Amino acid sequence: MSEKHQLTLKDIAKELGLAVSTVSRALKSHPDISKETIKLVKDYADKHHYVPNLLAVNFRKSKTYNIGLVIPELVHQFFSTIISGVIKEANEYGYNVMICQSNEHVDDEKKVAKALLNSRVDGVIISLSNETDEVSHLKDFIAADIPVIQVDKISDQFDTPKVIVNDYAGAYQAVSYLLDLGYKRIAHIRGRLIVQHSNERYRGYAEALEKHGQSVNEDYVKVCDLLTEDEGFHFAQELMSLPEPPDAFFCVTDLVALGVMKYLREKDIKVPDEVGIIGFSNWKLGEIVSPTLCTVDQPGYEIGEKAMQLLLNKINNGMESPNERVVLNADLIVRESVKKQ
Amino acid sequence: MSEKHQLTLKDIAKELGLAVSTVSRALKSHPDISKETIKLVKDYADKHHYVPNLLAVNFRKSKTYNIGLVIPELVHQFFSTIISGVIKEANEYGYNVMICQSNEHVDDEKKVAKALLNSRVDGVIISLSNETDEVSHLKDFIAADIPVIQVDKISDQFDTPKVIVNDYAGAYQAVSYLLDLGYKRIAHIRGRLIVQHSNERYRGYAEALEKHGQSVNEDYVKVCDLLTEDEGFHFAQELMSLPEPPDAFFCVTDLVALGVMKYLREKDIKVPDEVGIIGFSNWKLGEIVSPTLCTVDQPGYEIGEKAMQLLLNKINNGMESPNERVVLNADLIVRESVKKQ
DNA sequence: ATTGATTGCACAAACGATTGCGAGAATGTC
DNA sequence: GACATTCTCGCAATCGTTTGTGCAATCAAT
Repeated sequence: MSEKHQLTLKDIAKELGLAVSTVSRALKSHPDISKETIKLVKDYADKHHYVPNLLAVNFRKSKTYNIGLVIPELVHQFFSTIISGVIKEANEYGYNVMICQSNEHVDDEKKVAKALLNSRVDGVIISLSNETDEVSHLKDFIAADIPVIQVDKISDQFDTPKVIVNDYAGAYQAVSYLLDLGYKRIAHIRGRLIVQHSNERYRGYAEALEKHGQSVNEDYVKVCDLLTEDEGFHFAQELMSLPEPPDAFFCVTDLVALGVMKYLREKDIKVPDEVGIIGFSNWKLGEIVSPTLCTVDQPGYEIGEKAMQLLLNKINNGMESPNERVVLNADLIVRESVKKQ
Repeated sequence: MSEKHQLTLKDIAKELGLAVSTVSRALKSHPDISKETIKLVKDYADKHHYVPNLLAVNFRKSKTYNIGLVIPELVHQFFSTIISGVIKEANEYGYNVMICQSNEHVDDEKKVAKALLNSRVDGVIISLSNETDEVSHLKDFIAADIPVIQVDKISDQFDTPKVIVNDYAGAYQAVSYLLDLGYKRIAHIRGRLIVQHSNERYRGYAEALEKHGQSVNEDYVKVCDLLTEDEGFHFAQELMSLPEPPDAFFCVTDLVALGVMKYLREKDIKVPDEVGIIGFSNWKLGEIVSPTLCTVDQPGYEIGEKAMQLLLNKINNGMESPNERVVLNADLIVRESVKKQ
C-alpha cells in the first residue's frame, strides 16, 4: 500500500511510454493532447493514486499557499472564532494559515511581520495590537507585493481592504435599547482613546443619548486601560458612589461588564431591576453567568471568512483591485441583565 | 528598498565571481571553503539581505516544514491553549502548524487526515474526537512515514508517543481536598463512560473516597452526555432532591460545575459553606463567576509544547525512537467555591 | 624532482512540475 | 504529388538550492 517512493510524472511517463510534459498536460486536459491520451494518463494516475508533489508545484509557481494571520492573542474567544473562519475559507482554496500572535505588543507584531515576510507567505490578514500606532512594518508587505487585509483592529494610515464590525451601530442599538426600556442614567465604561473600536462604541453611545434628547454626562464615562474585570468592578464602584449613580451600564466589552455585575452583586443591587448592564462581544461566559449578560455580538467567524475572501481576491486579481471596506453588523443579544420589554 | 527579484545564490555567485555551490557552502561555513571566502560571501549576503528561497530549500529537502494539528474544536479554551503551545514550539524550529478541526466527528477527522496526508506534512499531532473508536485512518500516516503524536484524547490502539494529563491524580487530589475540608457526601457528575478522561477522573474520585474510608455511593454519581451547563444544573437538582443530598460536587468539567453553581444559587444554597464545588479544566470563566470556581488545572500550553518536542524528535531521529508517554500533572487550583482551610 | 596528501573551489546533476518551442505525422488543398 | 495546415506530442530549459565528484594548485616528504 505504501511505496517508499511517491509516484511522479516521470514514473507515469516511463510506464506509459510518454514524455513527462505530455503527462503533465494530459492531467490538466490541455487541448494539445488527444482525448485518448488524456484518458489513458488520467486512468493510470487515478489507479495508482498519483498526487502531485506540492513542494515541486509550489516551488515552480513560487507560491507558498501559506497565508499569515496575525492576531493579538490566540486564546481568546473572539480571535479564535476569526481564526476558525479564516481557516475554513482558506482550506477551501488550498491555502494554509500560519497563525502568529502579537500578544498585544507592537514589538512582537513587528517580529512576526518580519518572519512572515521571510517565509514568503502569499498574503497576510492582520488585526492590530492595541499598542500599534504606526504601520511601517506592514508597508514592507506591500513593498514585497504581498497583499494585506486588515480586520477588526485596523489602521486608517494603511490603505488595504478591511473587514470591520459596525461598532458604532452596535453601540447605538444597545444604548437605544436601554433608553427604550426606561433606563435614564446610562454610564459608559469605554476602552482606550487611541483604539478605534472604543471610539466608535463611544460615538454610538453618545449619539444614541442625543437622539433621545440626552447629552453625554462626562461623569458617567470612564476609560479602561486593559479591559479587565477588575477595572469594571472598580469603575462600577466609583460610578455607583456618585450622588446620582447611573441606572445602567454600557461596557466596552463583556469582561468589564462582568466586573460591573460582580460589584453590583456584592452590593446587593438588583440586576436588571435596579441597574441594567450591556456588554460587548458576546463571550461565551455571558451565557453562563446569572443573570445572563445582554451583549452585542461580533460576528467573528464571518469576519474571518470575509477577510480570507478579500485576500484571495487580492492574491488572484493583483494589487490593483480596489481596497474594499466591508462592514459587518454587530447585533444586540438580549439577555437577563436588562429589563424585559 | 524592494527589488522585484529576490536575491539568489546565483546572483551572489555572479557578483563575487564564484560558483553557486561555493556560495551555498560558504553560507553554511562548510570546511571545504576558506575562511576568507566565507567571510566575503557572508558579508555580501548580509549586506544585500540575502534570504534563502524557502520554497526551493524545502523542495530540495522534500520537507514541507508543515505539521498538522488535529483537534476537536478550535474555539475552545483548552484546545486553543494547546495550539498556542504547539505553535510557539514549532515556530522556534521553523515549522508551521496547520490547524484542522474534527468538530468531534470521526468523519471529519478522517477527512482532515486525508488532506494532511496529501499535503505531505512532516508530522501530525492529534487529539481524537469523542466519536473516534478506531484509528485506521491514523495508521496511514505511519505507513507514509509521517510521525504522529497523540495528545489529551488518545487511543491505546495506536502506538505513538503520547502526551496526557494525569486526570486520575488531579481528581484524586480534588476529592481528597474536599474530604480534608470536612465535606462528607461528595457527588460526582462525570462524563461519558467510553471517554478515557472521564473514567480516569472517576477513578480518582473513587479511590480518594476509599482512601478516606468511604465507598462510592452510586446515587451520588451522575453521567453527563454533552458536558453542558444545563446538565450540571439538572443533575444538581436531582442530587439535591435526594433525602440525604450531597454537600459537595466534583464535576468532570467547569461548565458542568457552573451549572451546579447556578442551581445552588437559585435555591439559595450557600457555596461554599453549605455545599462545596470543584470543577475541572480551569476555564477562564471560573475566575470570573462568584464565588470563583475551585478547579483542576490542565496544562494545555505545556501539552502543546511537549507534544511538539516529541514530534520534532520523531521527525529528526526517525521512527525507531521509542514511543514515550508523557504524563503531565493536573493541579488543584483552590478558589472560593470550597471552604477555607 | 617525483610522489602523495591536502586545500579550495568549480562542474553538473538532481529534486518534480511547468511551459515555450519545434518536429513529425496525419489530414486536407490545389 | 507538392505544399500548407492541423493535431499530438517530445525536447529541453527553468525555478533555487544542495551535494557528490573532480580537478587544479599548494605544500611536504622522500
